[in-house]
Parts: sequence; C-alpha cells; structure tokens
Amino acid sequence: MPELPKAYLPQNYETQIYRQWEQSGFFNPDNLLKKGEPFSISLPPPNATGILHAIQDLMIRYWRLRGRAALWLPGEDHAAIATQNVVEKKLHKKDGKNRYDYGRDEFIKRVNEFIASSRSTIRDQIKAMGASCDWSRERYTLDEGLSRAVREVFVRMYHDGLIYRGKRIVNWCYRCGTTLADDEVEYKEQKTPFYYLKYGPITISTARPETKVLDKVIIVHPDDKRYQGYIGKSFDVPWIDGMVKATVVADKVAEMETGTGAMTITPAHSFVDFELAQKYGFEIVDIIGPDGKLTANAGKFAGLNVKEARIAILDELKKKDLVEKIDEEYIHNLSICYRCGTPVEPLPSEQWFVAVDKPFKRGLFHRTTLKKLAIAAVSTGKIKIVPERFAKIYDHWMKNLHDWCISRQIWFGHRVPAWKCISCGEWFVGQAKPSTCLKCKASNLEQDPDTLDTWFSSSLWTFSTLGWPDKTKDLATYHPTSVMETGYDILFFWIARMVLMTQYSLGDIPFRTVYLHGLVRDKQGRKMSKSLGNGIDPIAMIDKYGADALRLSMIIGTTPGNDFRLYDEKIAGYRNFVNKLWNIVRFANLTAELKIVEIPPEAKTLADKWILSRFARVADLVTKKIESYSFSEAGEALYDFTWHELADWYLEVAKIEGNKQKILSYLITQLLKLWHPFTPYVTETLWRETFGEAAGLLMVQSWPEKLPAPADDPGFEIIRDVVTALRGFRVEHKLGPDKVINFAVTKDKYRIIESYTHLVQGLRTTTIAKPINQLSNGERLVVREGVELIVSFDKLDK
RNA sequence: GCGCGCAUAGCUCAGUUGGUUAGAGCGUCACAUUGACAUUGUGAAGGUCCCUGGUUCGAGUCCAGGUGCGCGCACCA
Repeated sequence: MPELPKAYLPQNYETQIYRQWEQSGFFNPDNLLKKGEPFSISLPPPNATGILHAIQDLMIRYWRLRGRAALWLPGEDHAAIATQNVVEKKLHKKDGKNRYDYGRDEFIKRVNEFIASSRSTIRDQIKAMGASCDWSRERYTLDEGLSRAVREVFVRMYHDGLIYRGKRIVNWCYRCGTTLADDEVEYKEQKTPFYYLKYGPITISTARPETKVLDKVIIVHPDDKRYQGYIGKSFDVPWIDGMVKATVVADKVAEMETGTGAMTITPAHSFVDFELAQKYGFEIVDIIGPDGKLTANAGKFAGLNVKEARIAILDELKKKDLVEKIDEEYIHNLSICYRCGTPVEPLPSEQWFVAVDKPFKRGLFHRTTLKKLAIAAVSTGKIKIVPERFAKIYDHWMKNLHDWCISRQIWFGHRVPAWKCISCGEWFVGQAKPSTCLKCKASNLEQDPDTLDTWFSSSLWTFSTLGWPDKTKDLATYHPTSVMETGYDILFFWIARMVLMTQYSLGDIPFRTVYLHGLVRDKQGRKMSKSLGNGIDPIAMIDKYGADALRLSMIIGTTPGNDFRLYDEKIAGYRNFVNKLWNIVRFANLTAELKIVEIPPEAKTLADKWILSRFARVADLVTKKIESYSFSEAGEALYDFTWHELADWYLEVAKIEGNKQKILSYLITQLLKLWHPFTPYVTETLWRETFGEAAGLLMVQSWPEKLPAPADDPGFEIIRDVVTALRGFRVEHKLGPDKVINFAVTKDKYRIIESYTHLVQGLRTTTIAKPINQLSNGERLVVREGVELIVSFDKLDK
C-alpha cells in the first residue's frame, strides 16, 4: 500500500468520503443487511444549537455497525414566527416596506425563497459534520404530506372536542402582531415605579396605571382588618376620567403584604383579573388594543401607546392629587416575547385552543384527557428521559399546563383548516372548504386567515415524517422512534408537545428515550448569541480542524443536561488526537502488511498478551457505555487506550520485538470500527487506505462483540513499571541522555525481568543490566511490591 | 414562593449501584529532535473533592443543614 502522508489533513478527504457514503446507499436502511430491532431517530428541527448532531450520528453509526436497520430521518421545520421576523427585517432593510406593503401571497413567496436558501445552508452543515442521515427521506414541515397530517389531526381533535374556538385572554405581542403560547413568553426582572393611588377612601397600588382608567372593583383579602368595614360596599370615587362607581370585593387572591393590600382589577389585561371577573361576573372592557394603543374605551387617552398613556395618565392623577406615593425600588417581572423581546400584553381575543384537561373517549370505555396521557407516558416509564431529573421537570410542567393557544396571526405557516360563513358567522372545520354553509346554505365561506403555532406541526414530527395518516411500512417499522436527542431548552416547546400529540394521534409514544444535551457556550461560559457575535460557525471550525475533531469536542467531556464550552483550543486538542490515530495506522502500515483480521491472533509475548487483554476490555467498555448513553466515558476510555496504551507502549514494543503483522492487523481492524461512530471521516479514510477499495466501507462492517481475550497477566505491567522507574530515576538525578544507567534486579517475585531486559533497555531507558555483585554501591529502587532494583550511573561508578 | 442543577488540580471538565494511593485535557516546570506523529516524546509539580454535622469498617459519591453561582416554574397589584 502507498505510504500515508505524515499528517492527516481532513480537508483532503472529508467531502469525498461523504460523497462515497451517500452514493453507497447505506444511509438508507432499506439497503442494509439488517438483523434485530430497527433503530431510528428523527432529526430535531435545527436551531441555534443545530450543530449538535454528533451524538445522534454516533448512535446511528453504532447501531448500523451492530447490524440494525438504522434510520436517521433528516428534516427542517418552518419556525414560523422566527422565520417571518427574519424576512420582515430583511425586507425592511432592503426597501423599507413591511409585510402589508407586499401583501400575503407576495410576502409568502419571499419567505419561501429565504427558507430554500436557509434549508440548503443547514443541510450543508449537517453533511459537513458527517451526519449519516437518509436524505431520500428528508422532510419539511410545510411539505404537502406533513400539512395533510396537520389538517388531519386538527380536524380529529376538533370533532373530539379537543380543539375549540373561544374568546379568552391571551398573550399578545403587538410587534409580531400575534398571540403566543404561555411558554413563548419570557420573563425579565425590572425595576419599575410602583404607584400608590388614592381611590376614594382606600389607597390601591399598581405598577401599570395606564390600564386602570376604567377600574371599578377593589379586591381586598377577606381577613384584612384594615378593610373589613368596606367589604361589599359601593361608593363614588373621583378617578382618572371622571367619577367611578367603585365596589369592594373580598377574595383571597389579594395579598395583605403587597402594597396597601388593596388592588383594583383590570379583567381584560391580566390573567388573574380575568379569572376573577369570570368568577364574579364583572364586565370585561378592553383598554389596550392589538396595535398596542389605548382603545376608544379609554376616552381622551385613546390612541396613545402604552408608554405615552402611562405618562399622560400619571399627569392626570397628579393634577387631581390622587398620587399618594411612588415606590421607585419595586421589582417587577416584565413579560416579553421570546422571539423579539417586546413586552407582551395580556388581552382578550378570539382564538383556537387545544383543551388539555377536557375528558374525551379513548376506545370504547376509556375516558381520559390529553394531559393525563402525556403525564402517564413518562411516569410509567414508557418514555425514559436522560438525565432522569428532567422527568420531574416534565411532570411538573405538564401538570401546570393550561389550554394551548394554537392560532397565530402571522402569515407563514399552516392555515387553520376552518372556514367561516360570512352570512351567519358559523365555523366549519375540515380537510377542505365546504361548498356551502351547512347552517344557512350561503356560499360565501372564508378560510380563517390565521396560521397554526409552529410547534403544532413539529409535535407531529416523528410520525408525520413517516407517512401518517397513511398506514405506511415505514411507520410500522420505525415508529415509535428509538431516541430523541435534543437540547433541554426545547423540552417543553417540543418534546412535551410531541408526547401529547402522538399520544392523541397514534395512542402511542413518539420515542422510547429522550436524551437531552446541554447548551453550547463560549469560552467564557456565555450563551451563544447573535448580538454578542460569539456563536461558533461549524463550517469554519470544520475547515480549520476537521469534522472529527469538532465531533469529539462535543462528545468527550460533556454530560447530558449540562451545558458545555466549545472553543478553539479544545477542538485543536482533539485535532491532535485524530492526527495521532492517523499516525498509529500509518506506522502499522509501515511496519507490516495489514489485512482485515476479525479473530484475535495468538499472543506470543507478554506485550501481546497485555494489549489483547486491554483491547478486549476497552471494546467491551465502549459498547456498554454507548448503550447506556455515557458517550463521554466511552470516548475517554477509547482515547486513553489508543494513545496511552497502544501508541505509547505497544507500538514501541513492536519496534523492538517485530513480527507483529497479525496482531497489528487485528488491532487496527477493530480499533477503526470502535472509533468510527466518534470520528467517521478519519476512520473511513484509514480503512480505505489500509485495506483497499475491495474491503468495502467501514461504516457497514460489524462491530466487535464479546472479544475473547487472554487471561490477565501482570507481566507486561511490571516491565512497564520498571521502565517508568528507570526513566524517572534519570530525570530525578538530572542525567543527560549521554549518561548510561546500570541496574540489577534485586527482587522479582514474578521472575520475568531477567528475560526481558532487552525490552527494558530498548524502551528508551539507556540502561545496561548488570549482575548484582557489580552494583553494590547503587541506589535501591522499589518499583512495586515485590519488585526492586539497584541502580547506579556512570558518575557513581567512577 | 416552589423546584432543579452546579461547586473536584491554575483553567475546562470526567468520575452510573459507597471500596486501594481521586482522574483526563489544556496550561506550568525540567529534559529530549536522524524516531509513525513537534498536531511529538519522557518525567515532574499541582487537590481541605465548597463548609458543618450525620450514617458506615469505609463517603467526592448517601442523609441533614448552610454558603456561593446558574437555571426552570409560579407570582407579578
């Protein structure tokens, strides 16, 4: 075989190797000789942490080597709000127009153009990482097939009474111009002035005076002694926009410790107040509109935005001498949109919701709720979460889940499959538009302009990508998927909703195991963000160090659920290792004619016995660790074996003992397989360079299992200890390489050193073994229990 | 307020049922260059495993309490 270059240059091989893999057809499990349970993973929608597919590929490649039908189905989601925002910003920058200037169809055209290019960028990144996905099965959430699944589920849930339309208070982002689900709202602590306002005889407190224009109900705690005389009473109070008839109501939601213990309520703009209003039948009056401005109900303040209104209303209050005091130190939790950071307003709106607590029929006799199904899937252990602690977090979140608002007022996404009769206002839900209104026979029906929450379609991902609602062979073979691997940051958005929706749609779990990785941080431990510009560009890293190095730096030293730092020096370190592996094989090739050897050859020397036994042990460990999701430990053990046992010791011995063709062939054959799931490129390259094209691809060889190994023998360990002790002696006495150390064995309970002195001398110790009687004045060196030497060097002898 | 995580060498981190002398990588110091590899080799230094108490023959690991940092959820008048 031709001699390998001195250093491994990934750039020279990666693209070509990936093409070879793709052309082989083995990414598609239909083309594999398979045995046992299939193994499948759905690629999660790529996001900021989209480069983290190293672990998924590791699992897929491992199980493929184990002979399973390994399917890794790739795809992308449309990320509705996020994508629309990006395109809106781009267009605004380009020609100052907004989406309404373009109109719906034209705007969507622009979004689709953007998506096409962004999908291809993502695809290139995934491929560059070496991901062995089956591109023939690639899916996109807006594909017709997946869209059909979306409509199908929507219609079924509607008929089961689990999707309903209702006017409820929702989270509203007036910048994005849409509703948000509860968990799409983030909270940020902020110092806000807290106003104590005179409201007739009672002082109330608020952080948001602009919503208080029409407040006319005061809530106090039933046990609050200060207000006992007022409960149930009504009186006229001078207020922001003239006199108001105020009523005092007692309810335990009022905390006596907060402010004055008395508050007025604004049912239209607070979730808690809204509930109270429903409980007591108070009127619900909108003060803030969907445009973020005060409505006509706000009288002379109408048309002002929230900020302006606050100033104007405070002015008015001050003029009327209704401000008692202002607490400037108040800490307020501001709610903001997770996509654009704008403050979110709670306001009443008519929307589509998924009812999570509503009982429905499951089978003939069984009644249950979506929430119960989703909780049970994890609590019964049908779905295992790694690390386990997230099962508790999942459970807690699920138990507190409220009805899920699924309609969005943005344009990019799946249109709600519902049509409204313009004549009678009746709604019809179905796969297609009804020709006439079933109620009034009118023919002017219009589809709801709203689209569905992006997570609605993503929640169907594991089965919609396999062809559901058709009963496909893929669905039967690969669902439930084996593992879902993703960042813990989308546990609620995505994982939880997949469980919920799959339980509903299929009566089954979407995946057996959820592996949650940590989030990538920069060298200082900061979250990657666009504004900081500290994001890692995977392509740049791959160009610089190779995909294998990048993969290792994300696998070794990381544990599930814990964030980890990614930075140049770390990747460079693994690049060094990859080069080491390259040179191990390069050396082996220079030493011997290597062939594929599957069965451990006979051990002829102590070193042979040792390396075969160590190798069998590490192979077994790697297998166990991969199967128990301890990828870091698997990689670390293999790294240690490869560098510090095989390279540092065995190859050095091989130079002295020679005649290692069979053993080296065997070790290289098996070692490349073990490394392949971690570092697919360099191992595939070495396999091809060493064994030739005729040997086939490494990616479909068979994983070494249950390797027979020679019994443990401490022999070589003793040689090793003797060598280390002698090298240490040299450094300790500051002896240059020109000084020769003389040694004699004074104690050797294993009785082996004598016959291996050539090895001790050969392993760069620069020593001469002498009979005991010639070294009476040397230094005693205890190598280990039962093994002692007497050592001296030239200077002492003279 | 409720819950969760983290704290181990100068730095970044492993350490799954409790078990010899607690590990790795990077960095540091000394030495080595006709070597498969300087993307290298040899050797060394470096630890109160956050603190206090407990269980145990034995605790980095288990229990209780505390400190510091981070996160999630809730509240948000």
